[in-house]
Amino acid sequence: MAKEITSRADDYSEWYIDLVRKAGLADYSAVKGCMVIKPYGYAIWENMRDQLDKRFKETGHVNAYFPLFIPKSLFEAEEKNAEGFAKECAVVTHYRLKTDPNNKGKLIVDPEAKLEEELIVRPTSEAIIWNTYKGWIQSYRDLPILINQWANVVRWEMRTRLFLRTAEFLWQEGHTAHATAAEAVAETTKMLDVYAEFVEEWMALPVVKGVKTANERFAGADDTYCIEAMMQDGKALQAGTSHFLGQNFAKAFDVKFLSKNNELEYVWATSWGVSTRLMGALVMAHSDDEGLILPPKLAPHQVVIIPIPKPSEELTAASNEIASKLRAKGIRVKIDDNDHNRPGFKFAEYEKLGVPVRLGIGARDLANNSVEVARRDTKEKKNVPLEGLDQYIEDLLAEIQQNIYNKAKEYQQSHITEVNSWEEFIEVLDGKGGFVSAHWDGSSETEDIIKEETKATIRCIPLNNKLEDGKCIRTGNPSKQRVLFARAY
RNA sequence: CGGGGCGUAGCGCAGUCCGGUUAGCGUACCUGCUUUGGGAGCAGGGGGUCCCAGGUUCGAAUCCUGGUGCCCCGACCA
Repeated sequence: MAKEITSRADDYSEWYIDLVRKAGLADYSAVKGCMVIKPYGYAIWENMRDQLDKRFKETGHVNAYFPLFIPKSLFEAEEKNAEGFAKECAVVTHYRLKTDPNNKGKLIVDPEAKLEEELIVRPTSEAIIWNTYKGWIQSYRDLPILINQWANVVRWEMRTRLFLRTAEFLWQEGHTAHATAAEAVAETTKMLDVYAEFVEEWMALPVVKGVKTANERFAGADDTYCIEAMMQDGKALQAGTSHFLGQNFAKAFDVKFLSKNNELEYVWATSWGVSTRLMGALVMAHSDDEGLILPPKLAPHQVVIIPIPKPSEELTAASNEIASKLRAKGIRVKIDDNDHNRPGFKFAEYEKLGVPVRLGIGARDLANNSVEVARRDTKEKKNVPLEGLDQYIEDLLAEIQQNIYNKAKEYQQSHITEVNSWEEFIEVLDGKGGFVSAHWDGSSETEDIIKEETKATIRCIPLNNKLEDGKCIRTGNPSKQRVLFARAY
């Protein structure tokens, strides 16, 4: 049978698209730039969402929901934010259609149903939320406000890629209000840590925590913190951001509170978000030419049981027994008792879907009181006794999770390269790729030049970066520390 | 917004240059038989507004004109 997935070596970009589509994660839709997230992909997203949501609740946040539409006058209130997003906003101008009098059966926009004020489809919700917070905050006793919302947003991108950049995407956005700058900054970094922990522990994806330069900062933020991940092709992917918004939105929306000292002060703000883009990161970080490799913690099915050569009463009974023992340990198990496809087909199929562990059970195994255990990450197969199988699988899942992480970590570590000359800089960027750690003189102009010449951007200034005198890689001007450059998604 | 590609069965495609039986192939699907520890084989079968509109012609998937949709690359961008 013809190979259905393009290999990474042949075309990394095609490989990614093939995986997303053929593993049933998502598909193109009739709407340009928008995708359909299919059940299998959505199941993974739900696992991410549930875990993140749990962590948000544990850190004192509550969920709420704000409108999809933002009146233009509100949207433009925070100037920098508005400017930053202006070029990619979908705008609602009318509220009614009518039958085309010249073409029965077709609809046209009713010119008489023009809105007094246009509505912006949210590209992010700071505006509508801070307009709302204004009414909720009078005194320091009303603070902090720690709210998150799960929502869709729209950014009219010129060029889109499944999960990585789509016109509409799902995300969560936390929006918090605080009495002091210090408290807001603490919130910003706390949530960055929540993201980093989640991505590392659940997605098995190592990240670098850092701060964005002025060029890469969120429009309307004083500081943008981020976690940067590295994909298998050596390109960087921003996996999450957490913004210290200062008093910018409080000032724009006139949100003040009366402090303990009976003084009127502007509120301090943060916002933070991760999106379905994480799905793209998950795929690109771990998978291979045979299909997805999912970390067990996020896999919709952690174990699949396949009767060999085909389902029978006896094999189904044995499978059910194994499954119930595994389920008792909280393991997500699927029994594939479809009697149409043969085992070989199923093996390939579940490898494509990235199911971490496959159990093959046939007459031979029953006779030996064992099963064949195959792990997706290493393709290793071995026979394991039924006795104690549940514990074995539980341990194996943990081991796989760790192994996937280790592999990604090793790749990341070996692809952070310190360079000290412009020639080296170019050589590493064009050669092995990954993060290039280099001195930079701190100016936006230099950053722009480097981007122009190499397409590499400063991904971040790592947190707790060690200070070290040096010379800017491009200009030779003095520099106090190295920053991480990379070509990015 | 520039450059390119594609639109023909559920999916993937050939056929289009050079108009002509009943539009074809792979796969998937249905039926039967055989098979069954890594993507089964054989036989039979069902499935099509050939993206849309108009034009040329005895005759259009194919030629002409206009439209439209999606994808890829680039610019742009969390």
